[in-house]
Amino acid sequence: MATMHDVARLARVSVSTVSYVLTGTRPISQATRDKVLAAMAELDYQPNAMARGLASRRSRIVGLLMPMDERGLGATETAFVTGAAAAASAAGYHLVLSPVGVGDLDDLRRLASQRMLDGAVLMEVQVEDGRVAALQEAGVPLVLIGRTGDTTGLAYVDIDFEQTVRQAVEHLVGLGHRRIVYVNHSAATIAAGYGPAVRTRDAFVAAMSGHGLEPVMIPAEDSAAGGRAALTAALDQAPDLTAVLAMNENAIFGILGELAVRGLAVPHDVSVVSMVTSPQVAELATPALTAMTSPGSALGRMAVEALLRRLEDGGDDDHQRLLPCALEIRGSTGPAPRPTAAAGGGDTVPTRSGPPGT
Amino acid sequence: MATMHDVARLARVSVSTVSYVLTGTRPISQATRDKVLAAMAELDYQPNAMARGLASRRSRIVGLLMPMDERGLGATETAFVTGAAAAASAAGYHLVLSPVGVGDLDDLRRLASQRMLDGAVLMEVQVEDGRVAALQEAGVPLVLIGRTGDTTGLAYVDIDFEQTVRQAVEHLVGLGHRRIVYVNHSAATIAAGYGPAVRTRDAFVAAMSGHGLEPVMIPAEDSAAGGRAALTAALDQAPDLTAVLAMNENAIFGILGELAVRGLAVPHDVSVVSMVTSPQVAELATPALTAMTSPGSALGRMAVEALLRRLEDGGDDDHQRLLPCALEIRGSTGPAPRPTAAAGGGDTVPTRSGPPGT
DNA sequence: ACGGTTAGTCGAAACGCTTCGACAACCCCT
DNA sequence: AGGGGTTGTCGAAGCGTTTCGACTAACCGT
Repeated sequence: MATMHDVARLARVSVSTVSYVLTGTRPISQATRDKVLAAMAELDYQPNAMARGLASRRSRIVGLLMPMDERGLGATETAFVTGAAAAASAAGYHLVLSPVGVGDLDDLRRLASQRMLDGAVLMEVQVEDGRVAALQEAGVPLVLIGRTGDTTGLAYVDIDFEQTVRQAVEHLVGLGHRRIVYVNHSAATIAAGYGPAVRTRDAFVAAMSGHGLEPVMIPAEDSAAGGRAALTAALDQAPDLTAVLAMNENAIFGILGELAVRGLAVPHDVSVVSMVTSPQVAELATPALTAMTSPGSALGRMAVEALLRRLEDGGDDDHQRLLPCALEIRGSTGPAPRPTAAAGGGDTVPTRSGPPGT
Repeated sequence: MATMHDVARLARVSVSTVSYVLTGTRPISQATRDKVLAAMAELDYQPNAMARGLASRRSRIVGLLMPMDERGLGATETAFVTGAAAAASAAGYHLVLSPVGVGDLDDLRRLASQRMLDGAVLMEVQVEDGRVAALQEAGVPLVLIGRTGDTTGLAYVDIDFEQTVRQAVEHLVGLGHRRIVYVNHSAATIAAGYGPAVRTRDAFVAAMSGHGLEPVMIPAEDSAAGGRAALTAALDQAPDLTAVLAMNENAIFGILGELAVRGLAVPHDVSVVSMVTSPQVAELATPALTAMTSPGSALGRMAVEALLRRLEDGGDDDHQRLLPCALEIRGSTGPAPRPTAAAGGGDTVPTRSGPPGT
């Protein structure tokens, strides 16, 4: 493994000159630069990351901290990662993904104090997230994907849930739906203050009220069974529902299954919109789901770019940016089954059309 | 940020003594050790990772290299990651996930030559995988999850596809199924030599032949549409099929959708087994899928443990280990619809029972 | 013709740790 | 009593960079 000394010797210059060629911190004549670059090429020189990090006190590593639960990473999260990795790599940084859960704060603290990370991007931020404080105490610059409750002085990028929900509701209302049920994450998740769950809830209430409609909301466990239960509850509470808006990517398959069991055809009897869903998942269903596609890769890129800007400029540029999901219409939404004669809502299950199936 | 010097001064010992307390490379008296530990606690000392890495020429970082395509990480891959991370963390190593695709070999080479990784675990190994050579040239010890074509001198852990397929086939045959179709990954993937696709194909042929049955195999694109097309092709080729064995986690939802469209009930008319599938995904379907659950977290743990053993002992312990998937019976398999009167296979579509729907 | 910049280069001192050689002190055999 | 091990500690020499201060030479305006 060639070192800088070897390069310097071969190029007949001093070590510091080689360093200046590499870092560009001081002017170097073209002739010298060429000699040095030639020597580096000949020796297949690669700077030693540890030595560089020690001397410069900057590792050129940024961490992407994502809690990994057993559910796995959806395509949405993966898009974050690839977007972030691309941005980091383009800037000459390494992006390391660290599966630190919200639980192992000590692990995180250790990681941070070891000066191995120049900065960090946090995924899956909770409204009360100990990781934020831990990193701030350790002096690690950070950018969130998502938001904590109090965002003052914090840099973040997040999905614009408000606009996303509004757009989804408008799509359904535009198709004539008046009785729309929102299937959120579980009650526990909402109570825990999980940002997307809380914010979409509020946004749904606002959007429905804006249309003069009553917001019906049902929580659901993150599973197919949870989805089935939620749909049952939804039909209890609003037997005349014609559309379901679901935040819960796991529950949605249960919802679809239960609809099929009850002989309700999608989208003929009930329209379904899936929120913050990747095209890949949307296509798994039959018919493919109309969904609000999350701007995953853009979010990842923006987060890393904001972080690097703050690292290089040292500026406390409080970057706060929201991106809405894009409405992608597929086969699961259609016109409301019948003109909403009485918006008050009937108390009997209306006659449904057609045979079961799909 | 306290350094070792500070600790040494406070404890009234030399710097090297502090180091020995930390690394245990030389005996230290209990009294001294206590003094040093007390000083470390008081100063909230954390060793500087860069300095340690530079001096010891070992970063205590192992990389988990996983190509991240847009499909995202399934629960199976996520289990690899969590298993690996847990094992690394238990041994005092950091696991960094690097989303290096098979494409950016130069990126990988750079990463490797920068001496930032003590070793690497490769996921999603191709039969011809340039990353293996790149890492070997850079002198980075590695362990594969999956296998290349030629595994001599390579350490790996992998799924025992042979046994997994055999067990799945036995389950179906035990239920009376004789006409079983295997839906593999796409033809292109198989042609590219993707290990799981190739190995399951061979294993399926062997298992079916072992039972005196004809192996019918259909490739499918990794999407719901691919699954639908595959089922259509399967019914063309084997109209009397009573069971589908699917390797393709994405296609399986298309298969189920198409079965429903055709009015074939699962498991009444057709049994479905999903291979190398996580419980989470299996539960998404209605009915939940009987599946061969991959030993993801165990594989990840074993891979890291093998890697660390090789790092610490320096031993060229050619760790090669296979783990089968576990059969988990859920609702998608049942007895074959009718006794296989003539195993030769009919040439007309037999009458199917019952109404459509789940 | 002369001080004042600026461009280009060098040597040496960090950076915070590990590790090697040395050495004192002690213990155990014979 | 003297040699051979251990045990426990220290000082110093790296590890491969970056970065600071210093120096030379060329160039500027006056």
